Amino acid sequence: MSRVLNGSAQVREETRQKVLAAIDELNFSPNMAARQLSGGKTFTIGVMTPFFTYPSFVERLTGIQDVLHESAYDLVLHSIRFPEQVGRQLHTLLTRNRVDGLIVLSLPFSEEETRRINPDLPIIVIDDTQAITHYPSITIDNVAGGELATNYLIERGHRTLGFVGDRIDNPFGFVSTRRRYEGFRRAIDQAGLRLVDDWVRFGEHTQEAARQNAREILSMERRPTAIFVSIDTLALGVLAAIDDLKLRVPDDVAVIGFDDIQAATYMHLTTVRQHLVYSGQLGARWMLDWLDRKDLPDPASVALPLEIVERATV
Amino acid sequence: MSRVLNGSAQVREETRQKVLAAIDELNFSPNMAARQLSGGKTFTIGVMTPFFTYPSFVERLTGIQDVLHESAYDLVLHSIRFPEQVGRQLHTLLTRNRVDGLIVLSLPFSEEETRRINPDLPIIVIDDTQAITHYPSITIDNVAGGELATNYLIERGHRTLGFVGDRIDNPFGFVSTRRRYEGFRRAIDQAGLRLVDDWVRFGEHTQEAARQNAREILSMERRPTAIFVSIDTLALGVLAAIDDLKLRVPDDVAVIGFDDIQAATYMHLTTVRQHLVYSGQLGARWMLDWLDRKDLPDPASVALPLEIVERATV
DNA sequence: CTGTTAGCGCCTTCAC
DNA sequence: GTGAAGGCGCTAACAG
Repeated sequence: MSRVLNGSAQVREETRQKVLAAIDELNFSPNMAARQLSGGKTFTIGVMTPFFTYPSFVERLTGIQDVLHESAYDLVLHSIRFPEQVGRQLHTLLTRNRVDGLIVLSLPFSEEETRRINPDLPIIVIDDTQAITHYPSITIDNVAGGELATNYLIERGHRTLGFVGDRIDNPFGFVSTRRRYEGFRRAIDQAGLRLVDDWVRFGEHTQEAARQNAREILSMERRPTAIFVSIDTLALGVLAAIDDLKLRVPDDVAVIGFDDIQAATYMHLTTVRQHLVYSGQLGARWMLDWLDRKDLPDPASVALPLEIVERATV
Repeated sequence: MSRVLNGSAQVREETRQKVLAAIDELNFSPNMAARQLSGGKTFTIGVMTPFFTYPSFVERLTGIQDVLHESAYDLVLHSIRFPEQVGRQLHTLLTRNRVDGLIVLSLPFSEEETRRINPDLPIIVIDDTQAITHYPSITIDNVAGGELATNYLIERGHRTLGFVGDRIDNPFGFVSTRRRYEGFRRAIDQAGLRLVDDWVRFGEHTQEAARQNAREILSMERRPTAIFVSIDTLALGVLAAIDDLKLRVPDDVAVIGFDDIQAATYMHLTTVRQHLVYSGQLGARWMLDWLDRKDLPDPASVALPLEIVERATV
């Protein structure tokens, strides 16, 4: 019976049919728990992600789901609402033997402790917030991305540049804005331009906060001709601010975002594309390979390419 | 050992401590698969939801996660990207004995077939798209909500009303816009107003489509003084359109949305609130009770209250 | 090829 | 109160 279900050993076609018929008749379906017990696998992959209201997490999750959906594995979701939960959740995951593998999204955690608690659990990190040395990771070079965006602005003739982002010292320890801002500064330096502090604002991770910040920047007697917004969601807020002030995009103020979320398309936002959905797909595929071949994916880490998507705001 | 872990039988404190010490020393953690096998439970709850990029699904999911997080149950996600997948996914879920209960979000499915395949699986429906008779469901009265919104507009003196929504004949079989529109028509009738077809538009479920539709409505020689948008996401697009046309909200055009998603707050959108997060929390709590008491929650179905949230767009 | 059997790790029941 | 044994349903290994 086991043999025909799992197609493994050689079974005569005749017997196979007979078994299949019986299965069908009895309306039989295998008990996963038993299969797990004897096989030592749970056919479950855990995903740990921050409270996933932001489009970037949702899109990555979508990618993961895409590929797991085609596989024998289920996706169990562990979304973290408060930073303090990370440790406990991770401990549970590591300890309970309920997942065959774990994908961590954008969340900082201690590699040492993790390995101490459970050195055998396959873990893949997507969008690391810290240097990951012991696990495969899928990243982008945020600093380079910041430079890319800024240089794009500079090449189009902009000399006075503003920056809007979310808080650098956020409780979750996200670092993308920090790094993208670093790229921004670097590009400005290299071009011999001047960094104007008044044109640089960090605020809450909401469109409204970004809108307010942009409004302040653009209401000063001297205002920049272009703004780099470190996250697309916020860029939509900046666009709204420009509208508020009856300015035109991109003639009065150019805007470039970062991430290329779905909404960026509708809003014709020029932005730096990181392939969010793809990052999730890749991570899931790596995990599947790993679980399958019992071996680490190779290469063990990768920085996904970034590219400017030219639309209508620069 | 089992006894101390589950705190069940009476164990002398002394032995208890001894066992605990051993557990700690050996770094022991129970094998869930075995526990499931012998206990006949998976401690897992499945959630089936449409491709969850829309804020409403994400918020409901958040609510579910909130309460499961505090429980012993894991949440396994089955997001459906294409309508055709519903049947197969459901069949798998019903058949594989991998979940103790299932929460279905906004997805139509056959109750008969479901009960035939697995009459014992607890299922709770949140935001039904059809009449649910055999399972507990958490709903809102979309028609009444549409009336509520429209009457609110009428009470504020508006006599010429437009409507923007997403396609009524969408592949997933979502019905909220259809029903809300029905409420809209009903309220207009009751007030003795005239329904102007040119002011009613259905389009893709994107801000951009809504923006375009609103732009067309508002560019006609005679335009309405208020628009009811059946979904907040789309309402944001309508707001953008009004901006495009250099009109003011609410003086030139008033806008009321529906759902009260997070973004509605930032955008000061007046809207009909359905408690999205709460609906998820409630569904999950019902499920937990059901699993716990082996009995259906009571009442078996509920329509959540709706209320106008007055902000700045009417 | 196919029937049989020994675990997988836990919970529960039964003796002591 | 506590040790011992049976069984949950499946897979894998072993005889036929």
